[in-house]
Amino acid sequence: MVRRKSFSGDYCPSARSLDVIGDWWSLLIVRDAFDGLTRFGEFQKSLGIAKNILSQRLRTLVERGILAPVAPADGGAHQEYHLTDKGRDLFPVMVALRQWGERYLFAPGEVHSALIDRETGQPIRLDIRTQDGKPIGPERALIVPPPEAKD
Amino acid sequence: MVRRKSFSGDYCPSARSLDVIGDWWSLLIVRDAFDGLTRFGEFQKSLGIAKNILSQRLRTLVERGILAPVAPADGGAHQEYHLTDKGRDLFPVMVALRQWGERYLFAPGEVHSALIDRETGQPIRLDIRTQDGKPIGPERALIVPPPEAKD
DNA sequence: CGGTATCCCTGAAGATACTG
DNA sequence: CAGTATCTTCAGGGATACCG
Repeated sequence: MVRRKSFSGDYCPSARSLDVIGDWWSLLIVRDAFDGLTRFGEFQKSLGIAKNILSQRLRTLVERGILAPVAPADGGAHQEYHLTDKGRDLFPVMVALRQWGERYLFAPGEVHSALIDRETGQPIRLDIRTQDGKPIGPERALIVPPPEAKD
Repeated sequence: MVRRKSFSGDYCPSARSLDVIGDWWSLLIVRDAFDGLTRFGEFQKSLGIAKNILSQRLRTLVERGILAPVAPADGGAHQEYHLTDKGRDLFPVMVALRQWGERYLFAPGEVHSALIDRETGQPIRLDIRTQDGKPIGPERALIVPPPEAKD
């Protein structure tokens, strides 16, 4: 988990992302934030995480600009944690993980939570396309290294 | 990182996914597999991972049906590891991670590897839509718990 | 080259107690 | 309720040596 000095993935955006949000708890906290949770106690109750760990995770998520500490609207004393734009842009990651999990990690008929469009009630899906809108699969994808480095 | 007995995320597909592929090395191996790497030594060289760890990771990826061990086409003695359909379906996860990393984890002008359509050379993007094809943002998304459980 | 077998060590996570 | 401070434990991972 700890990033070593340097390796061939330094210029790979996926690797960097994993370095930043590639740990279990952080993504789960983000998931809960998408679900509308904002307070320390809410996260703790939802995740069953130790308080010191939660505290530390929240701090690094704030440091990394994924969550922002905000004062509650009702003027209360407690702290709230809201997703920033950067955090909200993790939405596709969450959807992709969810979609894969739904497909492969549940037995037929086994229940699971669902992600829907709150306006239409329809399930939310995601797909990959080229810029002109054509759907595309992994077989057509190619990772090209940057000019003066190898990926 | 280790999954505890039970918690509120049991019925959340995202949480299950993270439980299966939520560790740093596994996703990086999968990324390399998308990049066309198949052999033990290739992964090791690319990742700089210790051999015993790589061995163990490959084994669990095989156990989980993400990679499959196959004999090389040239009849050679070495083992190869290929993505299964299940593994290939992690493509959106990789693309989502990559896209987020490109956007937030690189300084302006800093080089990084790119993911392109090998047929057209165009960048590959991903987006989220409802089933009738309308693009949609996180603000419209809603996680609904399964009937008899809370997410 | 493609692993397996050991040993060791660090750091991430839990439990618990305490504070404002 | 929202944390901080300690202490301890334990498993993930590195290094190294060895094997077919």
